[in-house]
Amino acid sequence: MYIYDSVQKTKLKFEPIKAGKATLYVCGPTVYDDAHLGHARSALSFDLLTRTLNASGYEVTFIRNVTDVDDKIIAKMKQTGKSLHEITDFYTKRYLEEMDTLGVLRPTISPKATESIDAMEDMISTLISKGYAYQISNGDVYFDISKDKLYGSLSKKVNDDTISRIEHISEKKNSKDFALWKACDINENVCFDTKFGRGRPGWHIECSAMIAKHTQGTDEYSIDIHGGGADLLFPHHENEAAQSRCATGHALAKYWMHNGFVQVDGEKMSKSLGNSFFLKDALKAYDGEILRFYLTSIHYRNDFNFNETDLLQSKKRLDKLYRLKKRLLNTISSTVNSEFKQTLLNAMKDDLNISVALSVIDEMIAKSNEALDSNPNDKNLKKEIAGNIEFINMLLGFGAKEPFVYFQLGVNEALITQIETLIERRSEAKKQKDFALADQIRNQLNIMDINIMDTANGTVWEKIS
RNA sequence: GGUGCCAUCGCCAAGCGGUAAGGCCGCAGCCUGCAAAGCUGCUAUCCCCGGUUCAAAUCCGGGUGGCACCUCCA
Repeated sequence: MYIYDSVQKTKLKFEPIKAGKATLYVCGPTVYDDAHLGHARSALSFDLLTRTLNASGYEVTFIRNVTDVDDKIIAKMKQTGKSLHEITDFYTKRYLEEMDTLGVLRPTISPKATESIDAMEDMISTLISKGYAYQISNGDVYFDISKDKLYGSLSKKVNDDTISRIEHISEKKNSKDFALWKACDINENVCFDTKFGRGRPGWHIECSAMIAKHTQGTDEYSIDIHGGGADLLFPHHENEAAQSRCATGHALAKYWMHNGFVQVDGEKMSKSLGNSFFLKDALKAYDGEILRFYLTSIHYRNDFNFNETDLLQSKKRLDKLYRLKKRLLNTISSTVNSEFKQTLLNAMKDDLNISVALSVIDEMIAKSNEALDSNPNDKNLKKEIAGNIEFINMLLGFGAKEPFVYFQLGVNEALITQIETLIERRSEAKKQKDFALADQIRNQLNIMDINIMDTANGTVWEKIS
């Protein structure tokens, strides 16, 4: 397994800190609003990583946190009059359901910030006692970046204070010092009691604390891989790394991975621009598997330009897999072809090279179709192809549906009856050699976005696009 | 102002110093009553200019054009 490390900026051989095991921590959502396409892409990127590590024989521990206490949630409370848990429970549930729809495997552990206060308290206390953190007069606790010689080693953003837009608080020792703990304001009821006062966590501390709480680690590293969106490298991951390093005396993660951004129709999607594309809206328009296929079809580190044209183009590629599967009806799968399995897995083991992986699949599809053309009744052949498709599903998370279900997505019962009636009438016409009528009916179906194909087993149909 | 990333066929997209994968679209053929689907074949020298090398899309330098981070963000 090779992984591109976004700190060293090079591809590295993955050598786990503990033989045979892989521990992965990914920054999860702050649950104050619906998930957008960027959340989906991040989750999908690391889903592919988890599946690839699993298929490569590693025992994977995958941790993804839920940030359920935060300024944005507090803002939402004020705005809606709802309680913290009403908001966070609602969006957490929704997030998980949407990720399920995309075929994202659930994490091994998904800790919540509000349930990890004890671990944060421990870590902050340690940082204070070791002299890495200090408390100011209003009760806030800050991390002192000048005490950490390695601060900036992740993002290489140390000496730049020319246009620092970080809020300036006069009592902070350095402008880049960041809040570990925010003292309770009078009006806020989202506070927790700790040794250093009543308050709530700063943004970065939860990840470090959760990792400390849920993982064993070694003398050198806490976990193998830490992942998240490209925007998190600075300041979030830089700060996490600093806290953990100073509190534990060793590095937080051996490898850092960051997925690229999603743009919509060529424009940056962001909270401030107000053009976020919510996953729930995308899922209304497109099936979860089709979205998954599209969003994973481009390498995770590249920027992704989401648009409908490309989505429909990518769907055609998935169609081919299902057309092959359609030829295997009632076939019980046997084992995957070992050469195919190795080639496909090797592509993914090369820093998740999905493009090569998809080309391996395309080649398998073409060869299988060719073989089936000459030996349509070869049971063993069919079993092996079915096994191949099953392996694809396990590794990449698509191809699990029944092909007839897949090709009839978005067609209701009434329409199905209508389509089948038309196809019957056309078959009659064909029997009578009334090709003019048969072609007319086919045209009618085409206008309804229905494609038909005459096969040895009768006429079958597909919904187009 | 600082720090990075990217630029490959009409479109999407691999490539990681050894002579351009794959998909979509298009064209031709096989198959078909005709189609559709499937199969076969065809279609690029890699933004520009220098340099290193026996050899560069791949490395270095300089341009040009996109984008991101430095502020909540995946």
